[in-house]
Amino acid sequence: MIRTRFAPSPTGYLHIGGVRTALFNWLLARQSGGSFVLRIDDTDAQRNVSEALQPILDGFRWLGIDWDEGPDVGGTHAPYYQSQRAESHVAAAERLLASGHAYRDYARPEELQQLRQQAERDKVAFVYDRRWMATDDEQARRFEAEGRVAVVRLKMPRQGDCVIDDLIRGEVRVAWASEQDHVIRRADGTCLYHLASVVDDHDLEITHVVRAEEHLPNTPRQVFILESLGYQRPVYAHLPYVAEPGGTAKLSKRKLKQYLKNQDFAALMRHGESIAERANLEIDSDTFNPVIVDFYREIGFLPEAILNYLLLVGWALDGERERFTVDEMTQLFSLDRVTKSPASFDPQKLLSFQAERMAELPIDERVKLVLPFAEKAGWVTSEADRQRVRAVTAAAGERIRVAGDILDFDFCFIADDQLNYDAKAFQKRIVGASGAIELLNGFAARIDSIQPWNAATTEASLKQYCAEQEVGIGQIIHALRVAVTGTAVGFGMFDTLEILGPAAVRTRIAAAVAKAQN
RNA sequence: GGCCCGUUGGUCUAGCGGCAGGACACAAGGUUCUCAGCCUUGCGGCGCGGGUUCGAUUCCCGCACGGGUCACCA
Repeated sequence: MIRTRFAPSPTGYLHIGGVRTALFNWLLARQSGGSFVLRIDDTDAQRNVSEALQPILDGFRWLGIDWDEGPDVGGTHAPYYQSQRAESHVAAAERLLASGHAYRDYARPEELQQLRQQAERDKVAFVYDRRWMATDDEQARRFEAEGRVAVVRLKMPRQGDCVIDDLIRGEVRVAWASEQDHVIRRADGTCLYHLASVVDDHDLEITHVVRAEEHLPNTPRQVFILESLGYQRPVYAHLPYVAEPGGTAKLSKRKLKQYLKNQDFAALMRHGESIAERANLEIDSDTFNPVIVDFYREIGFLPEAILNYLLLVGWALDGERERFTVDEMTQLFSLDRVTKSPASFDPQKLLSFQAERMAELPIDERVKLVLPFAEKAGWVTSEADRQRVRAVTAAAGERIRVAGDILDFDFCFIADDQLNYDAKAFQKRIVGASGAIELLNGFAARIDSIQPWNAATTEASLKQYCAEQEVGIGQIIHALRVAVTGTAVGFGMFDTLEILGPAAVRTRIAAAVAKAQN
């Protein structure tokens, strides 16, 4: 029975790289009928754990990554907050002390600091000579009489190698001598991550530790702890990290500014900001960026698109197939096809997955996704408005890549006198196009005769008008588009006319003609 | 700096000793009332040096480069 876990610290946001790691863990559990556990690594005494945790849980829920055990859902191995398991950590530290795998160390921080600096000056690797190690109670009392307080340190081996069998990297061999006597328990009695992590993984019966490769250098000390405690080793798999756009360094939330120099990343960011602005979203400037999952939810991405994209960051089935539903990825994922090298985050490819998924959604689904954005923009106050949103969504088709893109079609919703004209297009298609104004007026004169008013009838009427005037349809259609939408680009002209209705079309043509003659 | 990991077009990747393939992006053409889309075509890659071999992107060694990590953080 496979049991995997994802163990976030409550930081207030869900990082895209973390999602990838969680996804792989989740897939592994789901495909084998095992369990996926969410454990909260909050040993670093945070103040608002629940507040900082909420965005993470919300993010996973939105993505559809559910957990069998963990916060909110509980489980047979509760509690799932590392801070609430402190007793177990302390007991483990005591056992390590008793078995001689750890020792009480009375060094003062500044003394250690000095030794480290000395080693650096001498250009030798720092190895603590354990000079403040208490070998017995009496010595401990002597140190304590000097006002010293003890931390608990691992008494690491200084001979031989630690061999880690990694499912992704193969055999990794590290000399024990290159390891430090890591502190596992602070002077205040609380325990540190490495101890806590190993003990919790054991207590939660985690079978597969699948995590980012930055943890690989931590593994020997964890192996030492768990073997000293007599635990069985989990299977290890260290994933390559998700790298920054166009680079090879680890993707980090802190380097947003730097990523904005990357064109594709900047384009995604602008895309998001423009949606947020037009939908009057209350965004948290701290988490509204493409490194954080919230960003995608806010602007209307589909969870499946994100999961599919992330699946392919560091994993490939055969190098050909790239599209997977969640069920398919659950069935087909395997750790032995995980890549060894870091993969850089590619905003364009993510968007292309998103666009594809969005395009194949039934219209009802798309309307459901798009509607909240139209509502936030203040466009929807009646059933007629809702129908119009639907009509625009259908007409826009694949132009709506993320749900928030509905906002591109504001010309269908705003009052006629609020229309903004693209100056360049207006100049080129109306002012500067000979005969454009006459043609617009001529078509406007026929509006009343078009009944019923829809895409087919407006098209027939306009074509007939063009034939009578002996002009190509292109002669009028560009001018008409600018006149009624304000821009030179958009979806089909006749869909546009149908949606706007005869009154708006007449008013807008008149306004454009007046403006052009001014 | 020590230790560890990695290196196939701009990006994600396939490749398990025999003509380096796919996807995104990019470019050109076609289609449409514009845009998007779609179709066709194109551009572009095995970090370097040795070795083994008839033959190396593939196996071995070295180097270079990139990255991760070295806390009383997680």
